[in-house]
Amino acid sequence: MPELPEVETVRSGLAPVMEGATITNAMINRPNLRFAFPDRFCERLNETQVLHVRRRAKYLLIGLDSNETLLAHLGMSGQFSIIPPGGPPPNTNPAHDHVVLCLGNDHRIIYNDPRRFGFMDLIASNALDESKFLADLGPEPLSNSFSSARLAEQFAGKTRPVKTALLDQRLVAGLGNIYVCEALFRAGIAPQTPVKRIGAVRRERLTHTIREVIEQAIAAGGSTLRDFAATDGALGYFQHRFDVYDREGEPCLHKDCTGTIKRIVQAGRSSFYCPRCQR
DNA sequence: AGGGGGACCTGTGCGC
DNA sequence: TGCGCACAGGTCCCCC
Repeated sequence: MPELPEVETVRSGLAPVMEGATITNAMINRPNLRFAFPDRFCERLNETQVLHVRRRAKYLLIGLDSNETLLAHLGMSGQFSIIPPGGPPPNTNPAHDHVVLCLGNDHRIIYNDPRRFGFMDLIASNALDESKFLADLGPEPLSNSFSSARLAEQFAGKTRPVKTALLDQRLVAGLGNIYVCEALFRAGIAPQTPVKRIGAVRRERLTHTIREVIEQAIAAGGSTLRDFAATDGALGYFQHRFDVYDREGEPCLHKDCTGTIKRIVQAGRSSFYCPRCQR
Protein backbone atom coordinates (compact mmCIF):
# COMPACT_ATOMS: atom_id res chain seq x y z
CA MET A 1 0.00 0.00 0.00
CA PRO A 2 2.30 2.71 1.10
CA GLU A 3 4.01 5.00 -1.32
CA LEU A 4 4.67 8.63 -0.45
CA PRO A 5 1.01 9.77 -0.66
CA GLU A 6 -0.22 6.96 1.57
CA VAL A 7 2.46 7.63 4.16
CA GLU A 8 1.59 11.32 4.04
CA THR A 9 -2.05 10.38 4.63
CA VAL A 10 -1.06 8.32 7.66
CA ARG A 11 1.11 11.18 8.91
CA SER A 12 -1.70 13.71 8.69
CA GLY A 13 -4.01 11.30 10.52
CA LEU A 14 -1.58 10.60 13.35
CA ALA A 15 -0.35 14.16 13.84
CA PRO A 16 -3.42 15.71 15.52
CA VAL A 17 -3.74 12.77 17.93
CA MET A 18 -0.07 12.29 18.77
CA GLU A 19 1.46 15.76 18.75
CA GLY A 20 1.70 17.06 22.29
CA ALA A 21 0.62 13.72 23.74
CA THR A 22 2.71 11.62 26.11
CA ILE A 23 3.37 7.97 25.41
CA THR A 24 2.34 6.36 28.69
CA ASN A 25 2.70 2.70 27.76
CA ALA A 26 4.46 1.26 24.71
CA MET A 27 4.07 -2.45 24.03
CA ILE A 28 5.47 -4.81 21.42
CA ASN A 29 4.12 -8.28 20.81
CA ARG A 30 7.20 -9.78 19.17
CA PRO A 31 10.94 -9.05 19.11
CA ASN A 32 11.14 -7.94 15.51
CA LEU A 33 9.39 -6.79 12.38
CA ARG A 34 11.66 -6.87 9.36
CA PHE A 35 14.50 -6.05 11.75
CA ALA A 36 14.76 -6.44 15.51
CA PHE A 37 13.33 -3.57 17.52
CA PRO A 38 16.16 -1.49 18.99
CA ASP A 39 17.38 -2.15 22.54
CA ARG A 40 14.96 -1.08 25.28
CA PHE A 41 12.50 0.10 22.65
CA CYS A 42 9.50 0.42 24.95
CA GLU A 43 11.46 1.94 27.84
CA ARG A 44 12.86 4.61 25.55
CA LEU A 45 9.36 5.51 24.36
CA ASN A 46 7.62 5.49 27.73
CA GLU A 47 7.03 8.89 29.36
CA THR A 48 8.23 10.79 26.32
CA GLN A 49 6.17 13.54 24.75
CA VAL A 50 5.58 13.63 21.00
CA LEU A 51 6.81 16.91 19.55
CA HIS A 52 5.82 16.38 15.93
CA VAL A 53 4.89 13.75 13.35
CA ARG A 54 6.77 14.28 10.10
CA ARG A 55 7.54 12.36 6.93
CA ARG A 56 10.53 11.89 4.68
CA ALA A 57 10.01 9.78 1.53
CA LYS A 58 8.08 6.73 2.80
CA TYR A 59 9.33 7.10 6.39
CA LEU A 60 7.27 8.39 9.28
CA LEU A 61 9.35 10.42 11.73
CA ILE A 62 7.87 10.88 15.18
CA GLY A 63 9.99 13.38 17.11
CA LEU A 64 10.14 12.91 20.89
CA ASP A 65 11.18 15.23 23.71
CA SER A 66 13.84 12.66 24.65
CA ASN A 67 15.81 13.93 21.64
CA GLU A 68 15.16 10.69 19.85
CA THR A 69 12.96 10.16 16.80
CA LEU A 70 10.80 7.10 16.25
CA LEU A 71 11.33 6.17 12.61
CA ALA A 72 8.73 3.85 11.09
CA HIS A 73 8.47 2.30 7.65
CA LEU A 74 5.24 0.54 6.67
CA GLY A 75 6.84 -1.92 4.25
CA MET A 76 4.16 -3.43 2.02
CA SER A 77 1.36 -4.13 4.46
CA GLY A 78 1.90 -1.90 7.50
CA GLN A 79 -1.07 0.01 8.86
CA PHE A 80 -1.62 2.38 11.77
CA SER A 81 -4.96 2.63 13.54
CA ILE A 82 -6.14 5.20 16.05
CA ILE A 83 -8.42 3.94 18.79
CA PRO A 84 -10.18 6.86 20.49
CA PRO A 85 -11.08 6.69 24.20
CA GLY A 86 -13.80 4.10 24.62
CA GLY A 87 -13.80 3.60 20.87
CA PRO A 88 -14.48 0.37 19.02
CA PRO A 89 -11.68 -2.12 18.49
CA PRO A 90 -9.80 -1.69 15.22
CA ASN A 91 -10.99 -3.49 12.17
CA THR A 92 -7.78 -5.44 11.68
CA ASN A 93 -6.47 -8.91 12.38
CA PRO A 94 -5.19 -8.72 15.98
CA ALA A 95 -2.73 -11.54 15.25
CA HIS A 96 -0.66 -8.93 13.42
CA ASP A 97 -1.00 -6.06 15.91
CA HIS A 98 2.72 -5.81 16.65
CA VAL A 99 3.03 -2.43 18.39
CA VAL A 100 0.62 -0.62 20.69
CA LEU A 101 1.24 2.91 21.99
CA CYS A 102 -1.05 4.08 24.78
CA LEU A 103 -1.18 7.86 25.00
CA GLY A 104 -1.87 10.16 27.93
CA ASN A 105 -4.91 11.50 26.08
CA ASP A 106 -6.39 7.98 26.26
CA HIS A 107 -6.04 7.28 22.57
CA ARG A 108 -4.23 4.14 21.48
CA ILE A 109 -2.10 3.84 18.37
CA ILE A 110 -1.85 0.33 16.91
CA TYR A 111 0.61 -0.81 14.28
CA ASN A 112 -0.55 -3.87 12.32
CA ASP A 113 1.59 -5.52 9.63
CA PRO A 114 0.81 -9.04 8.33
CA ARG A 115 3.86 -9.36 6.11
CA ARG A 116 6.24 -7.66 8.53
CA PHE A 117 8.20 -5.92 5.81
CA GLY A 118 7.88 -2.77 7.89
CA PHE A 119 10.32 -1.73 10.60
CA MET A 120 10.88 0.78 13.37
CA ASP A 121 13.96 2.32 14.90
CA LEU A 122 14.89 5.00 17.43
CA ILE A 123 17.47 7.49 16.20
CA ALA A 124 19.07 10.55 17.80
CA SER A 125 17.05 13.45 16.43
CA ASN A 126 20.08 15.58 15.69
CA ALA A 127 21.57 12.83 13.51
CA LEU A 128 18.44 11.83 11.62
CA ASP A 129 19.52 13.08 8.22
CA GLU A 130 22.77 11.15 8.48
CA SER A 131 21.08 7.92 9.53
CA LYS A 132 21.46 4.97 7.19
CA PHE A 133 17.77 5.15 6.30
CA LEU A 134 17.66 8.78 5.24
CA ALA A 135 21.22 9.62 4.22
CA ASP A 136 21.02 8.49 0.59
CA LEU A 137 17.49 9.59 -0.25
CA GLY A 138 16.94 11.85 -3.24
CA PRO A 139 14.74 14.95 -3.16
CA GLU A 140 11.07 14.94 -2.25
CA PRO A 141 9.17 15.06 -5.56
CA LEU A 142 7.14 18.07 -4.41
CA SER A 143 10.20 20.05 -3.33
CA ASN A 144 12.10 22.60 -5.38
CA SER A 145 15.20 20.43 -5.42
CA PHE A 146 13.41 17.89 -7.59
CA SER A 147 13.76 19.24 -11.10
CA SER A 148 14.18 18.33 -14.72
CA ALA A 149 17.74 19.67 -14.56
CA ARG A 150 18.59 17.34 -11.72
CA LEU A 151 17.05 14.39 -13.55
CA ALA A 152 19.13 15.34 -16.59
CA GLU A 153 22.33 14.84 -14.61
CA GLN A 154 21.10 11.53 -13.26
CA PHE A 155 19.95 10.28 -16.66
CA ALA A 156 23.05 11.32 -18.61
CA GLY A 157 24.82 8.36 -20.18
CA LYS A 158 22.73 5.79 -18.30
CA THR A 159 21.05 2.93 -20.10
CA ARG A 160 18.78 1.69 -17.32
CA PRO A 161 15.06 1.70 -18.07
CA VAL A 162 13.23 4.77 -16.82
CA LYS A 163 10.82 2.62 -14.80
CA THR A 164 13.64 1.12 -12.76
CA ALA A 165 15.40 4.45 -12.41
CA LEU A 166 12.36 6.18 -10.91
CA LEU A 167 11.97 3.42 -8.32
CA ASP A 168 15.52 4.17 -7.15
CA GLN A 169 15.00 6.23 -4.00
CA ARG A 170 18.35 7.97 -4.54
CA LEU A 171 17.06 9.70 -7.66
CA VAL A 172 13.75 10.83 -6.25
CA ALA A 173 12.36 9.73 -2.90
CA GLY A 174 8.93 8.31 -2.24
CA LEU A 175 7.79 6.97 -5.59
CA GLY A 176 6.71 3.33 -5.75
CA ASN A 177 5.48 0.93 -8.38
CA ILE A 178 2.00 2.41 -8.81
CA TYR A 179 2.84 6.08 -9.13
CA VAL A 180 5.83 5.45 -11.40
CA CYS A 181 3.52 3.57 -13.79
CA GLU A 182 0.96 6.37 -13.59
CA ALA A 183 3.48 9.17 -14.10
CA LEU A 184 5.02 7.43 -17.14
CA PHE A 185 1.57 6.96 -18.65
CA ARG A 186 0.73 10.64 -18.26
CA ALA A 187 4.11 11.60 -19.71
CA GLY A 188 3.68 9.27 -22.70
CA ILE A 189 6.97 7.49 -22.01
CA ALA A 190 7.33 3.71 -22.29
CA PRO A 191 8.73 2.10 -19.12
CA GLN A 192 11.53 0.33 -21.02
CA THR A 193 12.98 3.57 -22.39
CA PRO A 194 16.69 3.93 -21.52
CA VAL A 195 16.97 7.14 -19.51
CA LYS A 196 19.71 8.61 -21.69
CA ARG A 197 17.31 8.57 -24.64
CA ILE A 198 14.77 10.81 -22.92
CA GLY A 199 15.16 14.30 -24.34
CA ALA A 200 14.62 17.62 -22.60
CA VAL A 201 10.97 18.07 -23.58
CA ARG A 202 9.88 14.62 -22.42
CA ARG A 203 11.99 14.96 -19.28
CA GLU A 204 10.24 18.20 -18.42
CA ARG A 205 6.90 16.53 -19.01
CA LEU A 206 7.91 13.62 -16.78
CA THR A 207 8.98 15.95 -13.98
CA HIS A 208 5.59 17.60 -14.20
CA THR A 209 3.54 14.37 -14.26
CA ILE A 210 5.43 12.96 -11.27
CA ARG A 211 4.51 16.03 -9.24
CA GLU A 212 0.95 15.97 -10.50
CA VAL A 213 0.35 12.30 -9.73
CA ILE A 214 1.74 12.64 -6.20
CA GLU A 215 -0.18 15.84 -5.47
CA GLN A 216 -3.46 14.35 -6.63
CA ALA A 217 -2.94 11.15 -4.67
CA ILE A 218 -2.24 13.11 -1.48
CA ALA A 219 -5.42 15.12 -2.06
CA ALA A 220 -7.41 11.91 -2.59
CA GLY A 221 -5.90 10.35 0.54
CA GLY A 222 -6.76 13.37 2.59
CA SER A 223 -10.42 13.19 1.66
CA THR A 224 -10.60 9.45 2.22
CA LEU A 225 -8.81 9.84 5.54
CA ARG A 226 -11.80 11.70 6.94
CA ASP A 227 -14.07 8.82 5.92
CA PHE A 228 -11.87 6.28 7.64
CA ALA A 229 -11.50 8.37 10.77
CA ALA A 230 -15.29 8.39 11.03
CA THR A 231 -15.51 4.61 10.83
CA ASP A 232 -12.81 2.43 12.33
CA GLY A 233 -9.79 4.67 12.65
CA ALA A 234 -7.71 2.62 10.20
CA LEU A 235 -5.15 4.65 8.30
CA GLY A 236 -3.10 3.77 5.30
CA TYR A 237 -5.54 2.32 2.82
CA PHE A 238 -7.71 4.27 0.48
CA GLN A 239 -9.47 3.78 -2.79
CA HIS A 240 -7.93 5.39 -5.80
CA ARG A 241 -8.60 5.03 -9.47
CA PHE A 242 -5.53 4.33 -11.53
CA ASP A 243 -5.16 4.89 -15.26
CA VAL A 244 -2.85 1.95 -15.98
CA TYR A 245 -1.84 0.20 -12.76
CA ASP A 246 -3.43 -3.26 -12.49
CA ARG A 247 -5.44 -2.68 -15.69
CA GLU A 248 -3.79 -5.33 -17.89
CA GLY A 249 -5.96 -6.14 -20.92
CA GLU A 250 -8.29 -3.17 -20.39
CA PRO A 251 -8.62 -0.32 -22.85
CA CYS A 252 -6.38 2.73 -22.66
CA LEU A 253 -8.29 5.60 -21.08
CA HIS A 254 -6.93 8.25 -23.42
CA LYS A 255 -9.71 9.26 -25.71
CA ASP A 256 -9.00 8.46 -29.34
CA CYS A 257 -6.47 5.79 -28.29
CA THR A 258 -7.42 2.24 -29.26
CA GLY A 259 -4.57 0.67 -27.27
CA THR A 260 -4.81 -2.06 -24.62
CA ILE A 261 -2.93 -1.84 -21.33
CA LYS A 262 -0.02 -4.28 -21.23
CA ARG A 263 1.89 -5.77 -18.29
CA ILE A 264 5.59 -6.51 -18.44
CA VAL A 265 8.05 -7.42 -15.67
CA GLN A 266 11.07 -5.19 -15.03
CA ALA A 267 13.51 -5.86 -12.20
CA GLY A 268 11.00 -8.34 -10.85
CA ARG A 269 8.12 -5.86 -10.67
CA SER A 270 5.07 -5.41 -12.84
CA SER A 271 4.95 -2.42 -15.17
CA PHE A 272 1.65 -1.44 -16.75
CA TYR A 273 1.55 0.79 -19.81
CA CYS A 274 -0.19 1.55 -23.08
CA PRO A 275 2.06 0.49 -25.97
CA ARG A 276 0.27 2.90 -28.32
CA CYS A 277 0.60 6.15 -26.45
CA GLN A 278 3.76 5.43 -24.44
CA ARG A 279 6.86 5.43 -26.66
C1' DA B 1 29.97 0.65 -9.63
C1' DG B 2 25.61 -0.40 -11.32
C1' DG B 3 22.13 -3.37 -11.82
C1' DG B 4 19.59 -7.93 -11.66
C1' DG B 5 17.71 -11.50 -8.89
C1' DG B 6 16.54 -13.60 -4.73
C1' DA B 7 15.16 -13.14 0.11
C1' DC B 8 12.27 -11.50 3.59
C1' DC B 9 6.76 -12.66 5.18
C1' DT B 10 1.62 -13.54 4.94
C1' DG B 11 -2.61 -13.16 2.48
C1' DT B 12 -5.56 -13.45 -1.55
C1' DG B 13 -7.36 -14.83 -5.78
C1' DC B 14 -7.27 -17.76 -9.51
C1' DG B 15 -7.28 -22.16 -12.30
C1' DC B 16 -7.71 -26.93 -11.98
C1' DT C 1 -14.20 -27.44 -1.53
C1' DG C 2 -9.44 -27.92 -1.58
C1' DC C 3 -4.81 -27.32 -3.34
C1' DG C 4 -1.05 -25.22 -5.48
C1' DC C 5 0.69 -21.41 -7.70
C1' DA C 6 1.32 -16.60 -8.91
C1' DC C 7 1.27 -12.34 -7.26
C1' DA C 8 1.16 -8.19 -3.98
C1' DG C 9 1.88 -0.89 -3.21
C1' DG C 10 9.26 -2.13 -0.47
C1' DT C 11 13.90 -2.64 0.60
C1' DC C 12 18.30 -5.12 1.52
C1' DC C 13 22.00 -8.00 0.23
C1' DC C 14 24.66 -10.87 -2.67
C1' DC C 15 26.64 -11.58 -6.88
C1' DC C 16 27.91 -10.75 -11.70
